[in-house]
Amino acid sequence: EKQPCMPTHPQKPLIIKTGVQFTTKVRLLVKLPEVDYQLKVKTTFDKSRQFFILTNNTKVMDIEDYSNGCLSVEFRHLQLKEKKYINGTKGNEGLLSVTEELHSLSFEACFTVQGLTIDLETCSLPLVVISNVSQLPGGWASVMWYNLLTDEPRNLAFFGNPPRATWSQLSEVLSWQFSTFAGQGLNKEQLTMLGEKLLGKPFSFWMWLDSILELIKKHLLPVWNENYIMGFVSKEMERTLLKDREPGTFLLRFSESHLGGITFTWVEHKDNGDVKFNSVEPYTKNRLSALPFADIIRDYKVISDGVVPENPLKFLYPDIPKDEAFGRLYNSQPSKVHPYIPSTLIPISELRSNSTSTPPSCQSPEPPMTPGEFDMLSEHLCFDIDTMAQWQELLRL
Amino acid sequence: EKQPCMPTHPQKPLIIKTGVQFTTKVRLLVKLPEVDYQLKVKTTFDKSRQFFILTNNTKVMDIEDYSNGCLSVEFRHLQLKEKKYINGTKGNEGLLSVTEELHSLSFEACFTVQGLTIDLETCSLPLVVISNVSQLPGGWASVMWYNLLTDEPRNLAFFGNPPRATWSQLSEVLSWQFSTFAGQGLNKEQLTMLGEKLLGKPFSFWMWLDSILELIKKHLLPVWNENYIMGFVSKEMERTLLKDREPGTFLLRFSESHLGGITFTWVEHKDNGDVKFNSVEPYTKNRLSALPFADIIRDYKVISDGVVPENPLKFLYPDIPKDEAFGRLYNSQPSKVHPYIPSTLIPISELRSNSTSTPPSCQSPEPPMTPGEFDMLSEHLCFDIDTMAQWQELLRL
DNA sequence: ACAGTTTCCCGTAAATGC
DNA sequence: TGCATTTACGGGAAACTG
Repeated sequence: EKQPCMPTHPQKPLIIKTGVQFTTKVRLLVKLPEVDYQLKVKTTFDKSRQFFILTNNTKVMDIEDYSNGCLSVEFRHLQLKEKKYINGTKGNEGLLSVTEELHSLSFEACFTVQGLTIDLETCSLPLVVISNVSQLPGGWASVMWYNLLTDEPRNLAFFGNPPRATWSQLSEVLSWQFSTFAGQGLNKEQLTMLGEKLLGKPFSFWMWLDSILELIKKHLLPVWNENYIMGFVSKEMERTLLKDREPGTFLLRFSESHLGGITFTWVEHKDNGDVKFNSVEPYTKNRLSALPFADIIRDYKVISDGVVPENPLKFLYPDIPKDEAFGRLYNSQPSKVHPYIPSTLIPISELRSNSTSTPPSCQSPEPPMTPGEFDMLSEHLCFDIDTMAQWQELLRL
Repeated sequence: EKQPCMPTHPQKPLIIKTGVQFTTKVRLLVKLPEVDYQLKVKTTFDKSRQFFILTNNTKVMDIEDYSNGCLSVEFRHLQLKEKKYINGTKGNEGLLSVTEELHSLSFEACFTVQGLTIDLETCSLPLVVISNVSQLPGGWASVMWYNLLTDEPRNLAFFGNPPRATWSQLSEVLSWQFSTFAGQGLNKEQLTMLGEKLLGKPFSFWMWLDSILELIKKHLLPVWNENYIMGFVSKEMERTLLKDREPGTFLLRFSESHLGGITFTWVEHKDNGDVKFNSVEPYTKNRLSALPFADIIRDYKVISDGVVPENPLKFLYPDIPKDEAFGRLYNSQPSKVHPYIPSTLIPISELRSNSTSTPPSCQSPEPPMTPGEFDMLSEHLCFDIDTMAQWQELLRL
């Protein structure tokens, strides 16, 4: 009857941060007979725990300008605040973590027509309330999990006993996320690689994923959208792919052991015929904000024992000459601050041939995986018919 | 009778940012006869413009635990908010900029002793209210100017017609600021050099000064405190100092044309006997947070036409071997992320001998200077007796 | 002592007001 | 329209609280 939606954090709907403004909209889907009175709607937050709406929450419905004459009302500048209880009762819950506690907004209206009093009431999809952006990955994981696995409009107890997802369901959401955040989704190979990573477990899988999404959004967008970042290759796969390639062939992947890092691995042929693989220490947002990634690739140099430094990166896997791939993305940055000599940072690895710092052979850091409700899913199924379009619909982006 | 103080921003007292908590304390300096009633103090903000105290502002005085039994009370978590007038009247003022508008807190108490009713009232030193940290430099300049030039406890109209400062007064505050913020104040030469810069006028002198203080505090502390940063040399002075020195002698100074930048200038002897001076493009917080300044000095390289890169920095002026000066400050950072090859950013300047990018001879960017109430002071006087101690007292740090 | 959670607030970006 | 000022809020860190 009404259709609530819930943007707050751009691109991550259904998550509300306390103290930060959000917007919601209600539409009346039935067409009423001409009425000459005002239809007031009141928005309230669920009673389940300790939050309330700080700002004005009542508003009059209005005819939508742009569409079919439906009545609708948009609440802006709503803000959630935590109730402070004097005694220690913290509402209910407590068993689940904050990011798994589901809430909802309710909308009420009441009108009288032809002597008949009608109460209208509806509510939003389940929401997650957080107090700091650091909780966003967890919250977002919950929102996705819920909408992936149930069609119930309001099962706030969902995470009391969350169902399992199949790999095909999950992989779809994963790809959808990348395409939403960055434009370019995940291809079949990348999904498979990601799936294989889901089995390890240092930090939460979602945390790790989010750190990658953020890194892409802020520092790797063009490179990602050119599809140049393989991203989730395992060490073994990496070797398999690179070993028969031209020396200097490299590929790009995200760090498995560090949050929000990207590295490149290149292949090198030793004089004795051995093949050697090198991965550079991952670049994180800190360094990337001082030097764009494409420039890092252009300028990267290795110095061995004081010899003239050389850039070991020649071909992007499988065989695209580096400058052909990245040429357009370089920042031609000889900055013109006139009295000064232009200077730039360049990324360097210094190698001593006295072995010590050569990379070890195979001991790859373990891949990440989520704890909590996500320790399931190893069954690989084939493709469902759900499309990303459905997802977008569901979350009302 | 009472003694108010006013920290908010650490190290910058007497500046209050709206929406940010601050603390104030009132002490009763006269000793009362034993009383068995409570002495309530109320804090109010001046009526002059559009601010009020958001939080609870009444509190009971208490005997100070640590001292001579004085009554005192400390208000914590006070917060200022702007009044919103429905019509456009914005209080008074409007002629001065926000950072030159002076305000004050008042403290009132009332008690009865032996049938005699006594009203007590006092107020703080003039305060500046800002709404964003970007206004901090301006506000701080006002606070300093006021306390430097008047002893009046509460002349809120001070900036209606601000008096001029002598150079000796000003230079003292300048040095005091550096010592407060960074530990190491300014020596006579640095002060003289700073004074000479006061004559130009791109952006506000105080803005520029603040950007330098921040840079020091966040990225240059050890180097500054070793007294290795000359800081404020003019281009001419720089040449005079360096020209007879060993090739590779360098000095460190702040950028005059860019906010919050530091650069080094080194001297070079050409084959034909000419002396050449080079200044690197200034490093700002962005790059410094990716690479500490000492490491920049250690690793800086110049590549000329593809020749083996060389670090042109040999001696810190006058003649301290670079590693001797900076050795302790280097970050030995071969990070041990095991499967990876350690990598670092290194600062490089690339020179083509085809002239185009060689630094021009003498056209130095103009030095900064403050507009507004500070366009005065060219008279150089000799030293007053005011000490920094007095300053600290005055501003109650 | 500690982990999960919230609060605090700088600093950038955007919005607002004049 | 542009400048001065305020608001918004992400993000790192400190404070809180069972």
